[in-house]
Parts: sequence; structure tokens; C-alpha cells
Amino acid sequence: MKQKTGVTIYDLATELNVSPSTVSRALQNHPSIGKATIKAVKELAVKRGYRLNSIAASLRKQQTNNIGVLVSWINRPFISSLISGAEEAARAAGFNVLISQSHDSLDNEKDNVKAFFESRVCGLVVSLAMETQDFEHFNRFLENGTPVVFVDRIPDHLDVQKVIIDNHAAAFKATQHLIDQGCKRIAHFGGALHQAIYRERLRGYKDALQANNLPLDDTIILHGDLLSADEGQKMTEFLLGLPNPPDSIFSANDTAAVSAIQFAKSAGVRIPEDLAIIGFNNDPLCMIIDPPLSSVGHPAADMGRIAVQQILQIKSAEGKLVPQTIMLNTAVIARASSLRKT
Amino acid sequence: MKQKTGVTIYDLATELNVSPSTVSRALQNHPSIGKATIKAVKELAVKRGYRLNSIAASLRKQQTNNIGVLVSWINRPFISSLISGAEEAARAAGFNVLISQSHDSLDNEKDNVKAFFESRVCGLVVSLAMETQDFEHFNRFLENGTPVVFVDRIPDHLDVQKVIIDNHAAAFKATQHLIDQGCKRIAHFGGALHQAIYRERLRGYKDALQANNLPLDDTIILHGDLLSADEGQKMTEFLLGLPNPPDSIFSANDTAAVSAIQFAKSAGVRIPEDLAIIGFNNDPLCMIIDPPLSSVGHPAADMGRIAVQQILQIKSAEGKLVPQTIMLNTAVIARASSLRKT
DNA sequence: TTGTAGGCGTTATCAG
DNA sequence: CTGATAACGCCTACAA
Repeated sequence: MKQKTGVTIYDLATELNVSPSTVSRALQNHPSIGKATIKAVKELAVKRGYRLNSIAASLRKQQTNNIGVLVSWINRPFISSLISGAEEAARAAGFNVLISQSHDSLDNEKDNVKAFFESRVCGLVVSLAMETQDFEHFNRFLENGTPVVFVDRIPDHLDVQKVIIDNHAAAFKATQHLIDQGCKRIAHFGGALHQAIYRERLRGYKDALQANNLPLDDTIILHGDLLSADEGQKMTEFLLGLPNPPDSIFSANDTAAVSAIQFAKSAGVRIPEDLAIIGFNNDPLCMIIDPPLSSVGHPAADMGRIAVQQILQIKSAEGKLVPQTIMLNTAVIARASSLRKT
Repeated sequence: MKQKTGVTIYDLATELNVSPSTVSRALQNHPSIGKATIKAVKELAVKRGYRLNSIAASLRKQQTNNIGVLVSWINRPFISSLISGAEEAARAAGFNVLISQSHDSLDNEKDNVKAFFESRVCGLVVSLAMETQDFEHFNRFLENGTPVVFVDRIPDHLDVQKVIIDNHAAAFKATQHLIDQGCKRIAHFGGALHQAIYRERLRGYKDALQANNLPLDDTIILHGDLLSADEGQKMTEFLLGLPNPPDSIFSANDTAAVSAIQFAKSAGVRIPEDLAIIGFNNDPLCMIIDPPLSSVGHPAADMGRIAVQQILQIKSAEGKLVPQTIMLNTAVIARASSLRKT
């Protein structure tokens, strides 16, 4: 169980009759080292199987090469794609990705932030837990200058680096799509309103109705805590039981929308004729459910990739960059669940 | 961008008029330190906001607190659940999880193993890339005593630590289930046969046929490279075009099975009456497709959890443990896609 | 262009 | 039970 230490820069230095610092510098292409020396050092390094001890380097620099990624649940299509993108970008730049999940609990989130802090990650990508409404626990990072990039579920009133989609525009487009299909009474499944993403989606929905001179009816605007399948079913049941049920639903996620389709079908409601439905996220489920679910597609992997790139950029631009918000585009993906016209 | 170093054990030592070693030991509950001292040290540590510099500790010990997890694709239900379990177990024990994905390419796998090696992970959990048939790239870990645990897609001829499901039994049960439903001519969608999991599933399938005195017909045993939706469709198309098509399919994954349902339905084939289908993995898709897909369920998150626990155990049992194989149980989850009888 | 020396914060060894 | 001391391997002023 003893780990052989391996070749160090001292070994190389001794063998080449130069000093360790020269070796160190040569290995990093330091400009003030002679071409010949660099070449010699590198060749010997390869020959002797030298590998950088990144722990020692980290200690010296008080910084690891690890980027922390903190999400709610890894095993969700949107999140795992996001992580996938982040991992690719990090690895391409020679960084590792550390992950942890909050399970949508604020307490877990705090613990994990702390753990990342203690393990000295050199940057942090965060998508907030559903519960999270205060953000003090990120302060220690912000204070000590470690880059933090928020993704998707962000603290909207804080002046921090963000990578998001245009939720308002996306919701507007989705709602408009239903309207274009002839829907007049559109229900909405929303999420917890302290989360900006759901607030924005609600706003986009309302604005679209208004832009089309459609009335707003609060009785068909429903909110789930987690927008789970279970909640989706209950909300659908409620809607279908109304004296004046809606002719369509814009759901803020696909899980609830799929659930709506399943329940509606079981109740003998035809989709999309009696009830048109569009979801959000374009999860793989959309193409499996019958009829296929229309949805709003957004570039999950790109969000992860860009978040990591932001971190690297902030690090390299040592002087402060002003925190900026990067907003990515979305697209309505129309499928049979909402297509009434051809 | 300068990271304030923060409180060290020296600061605590000075303030308490003890030596740094005493502080270090107290913080770790070293048995030979007085109760009173321990208490005093810990209180002051909290008061001063001391946090362990794990980088320094790592340097000293030549070991990080990071466990590498190497998988094919993060964004697949089975894998992301596995990672989720691994992350939970690791975090509970105070370890971090580093992830990387091979995208099912051997070259990537090699690169990532190397990166993990260089970053000095203290253990490695691996599910092999589809391509992988040789395993030299893991030798450096095995040689230097870093625990490596293989999960699910394992190198079956190597004497290493493994966490797997009983693929043979699972396939036998799935096939038997179809037989119990009255199926007589059962096709099989298999994966690359150099992977033990697919070889075992094929074997279980064959053994079940034999145990029931059903003939074996190689023309309805098909193999996909990745068992993608696309391959599933092509294989189904092929089967349905046979002069003597099968009355059922046992697919080695759900993706291909779902695809089979979709294609069969579009071709006017009734499920399960004309064609009964069972998949493997019990992905979320199973409950979305219509009819719901029967499948073989296995504890993905547990596999991740157990793999991490194995690593920790191997580390603590410094003297060698003999590599063992942990085999987890599976269950046939019968749904409408295969239920012909009630 | 290269070398010297000190320190990053901890832990292990050895001595009291 | 506690202390002194020496690494762990690298980086970076500062000096030459």
C-alpha cells in the first residue's frame, strides 16, 4: 500500500547537472531558459517517466486543479448532460471535475460548498437547490477570489457570474406556439416562484397571453414544489375536473407534462385535439411518450461547457472581470402533443 | 486573486502554548493526547475558524482524498444513478468524487486513467468503455497499490475487485418470464460479445431456452455495437421481415427494446399479443413507453455505493485483501409489454 | 540564463 | 502524554 514516490525534479536536476529550479522552469517553458536546456530536460523527463506531483504544486500555489460542480441531482437528463459538458471542457483544459449533489436540500448544499472549500477547488459551478433562497454560504468563495459560476438555477438578485437560458423568451415562444395551434385557454404548470427560472417562465407565459389578447386566469396557473410526475398527475386531474377546463398546458418541465399526457389519456381526453401540451427541457422522454411531447430545447451540455470556460477565463484574467450573465438561446420543438394543424 | 492562507495548526499551537504536533494529533483524536488538550485544541480551532489544509496533508501522505470515477457516458440513466450512489458514499466518508467519461472510446479511457493517476486519486471506480479489451492502462494503479474497483462492465479474466450483477441469472429470469407468458420463439438483442455482461446475458438466455426445451435459432440472435435506438429499430425490422418471425424479444438494454416497441407498433404489430418484449436496466423510459416495457431492474446506485465502500475498505485493510467479486441481485419487473396472461 | 534558499501546512519519527 | 525535527515536491523571489 506504499506509494512509490517516483521521479522528482531533483532526480532530473542531479542527472543533468543543473539545479532543480532550472528543471522546474524548463518543464513550464519559462521564457528565460535556454532552448537547449528545455529540450534536454523534457527529454530526460520522458525517459525517466517523470510526472508532475500536482499535490506539491497545489500546496505551493494554494490552489488545486479541480473544479467543483454542485448540482441538485446527477441522475436527471438535464443535469447529467450539463455535467457531461463541464467534464469535457475541464478535461480539455487539464482540469478535473469534482461533483456533488444537494438533492435539492439547502443543508446539503451548504455542506457541499463547505467540503469544496476545504478541498480547495479552484473554481465552482453551481446550479442551486430548489430550496435555496439565501446565498451566504457562497461568500467565502467570492471573498477569497475563487471564481463561482452559477448555471440555470441562479441567485437572480446577486451580481455574480451566470450562465442561463432566456427563460422568459422560451416560455413566451412555447405559449405562442400553443396559441398558434389555436389554443385559447392555456394552463401553466410552474415551479417554486422563489427560483428565477420559474418566475421567468411564468412571466413569459403571461406576456404571451397578453400579447395575444387572451385572458389570464389564475385558477389554471398551478405550481408544484418539484414538478414531479406525481404533482403533474394531480394538477392535471384538477384541471380536467374544472367546469371550464383548459384546452392546453404549458408545463415548466417535461416530467409533469408527460404525467399530464398519461393521466389525460387514461381519462379519455384526446391529445392534442382536446388538450395540447408542451413541456420544457426536451428530455429523452419526449420522444418516447405517445404522442411525442413538444418541448423547449436548450443546450444543457453547452451550459456546462461554457460555465467551465468562464471559470478558466476569470482565473486567467487575474484582474477582476465584471460579473456577466451569459444567456443562451432555446428552441420550441414541436411534436404531436401540440400539433393541431399541419 | 490572492488566497488568504488562513489559520494553521501553528497559529493554534502558539496560542495554546503547545507544539504543532500536539495540535495535529489532537485534531485527529490521537489516542495518546489528553482529553483536556484535545478539547482545548478543538475549541480554539472552531473559534479561530481553522480548516485543515488537505493539500498539505495530501502532500505529506502522498494521497489525496479524491476517488476517481471513470464511466462511458455520464448522461445515461444507469450511469448517472451509479455515480449518484458513488458520490453519496464518498461524501459520507469525507471523500470527493472526480469524474470522467470515456465516451466508450479506449483512447479516452487511457487518457483519463492517466489523468487520474497524475492527479493522485486515492482510488478508482471504473466501468469500461465498450471498446476496451485490454487493460494494461490500469496496471500503474494496481502496481502502486491504489485500489481499483471495476463495476458492471468489467475485465472478466482479470483477478481484480469487481462489483457486478448476476447477468446470467438476470437473463435467465427474463427469458423464463417470456416463456412463462407462453412465448416459444424468443429473439435476443445482445451487445458486443467481448464484454462479459453481454456474453453472460446471452448465456443466460440460451440456458433458459435449453432448460425449457426450446430450440435455439441463431438467426434471431442479433448483436448491436452499442444497442442504440437506431440499432434497435434495424434489428426489429429485420426480425419482423423474417418468414418465421419471433413471438418475443429479450433485449440486453432498454433503449433497443423501446425502439423495438416503437417500430413494431408502427408496423401494426400488437404488443404483447404478437410480440412480447422485455428489456434490461429498468430505465425511466420503461414507464413512459406505451405499453410500458418490462425490464430487469438492478440497483445502479447501490453498485456505485458499494464500489466506493470497497475502495475505502481496501484502503483501510492495508494488508492485501484478495480481490473479490461482489454480485448483486436483479429482479424481473413485469409490465404490459410482456404480460399476456393475467 | 541559471542557481540558492526558503517556505507552502501537515504528519511521522524519534526522543523525552 | 508531548515536543522537536525532518521531510513531502514544487515554485519563486532574489542573487549571481
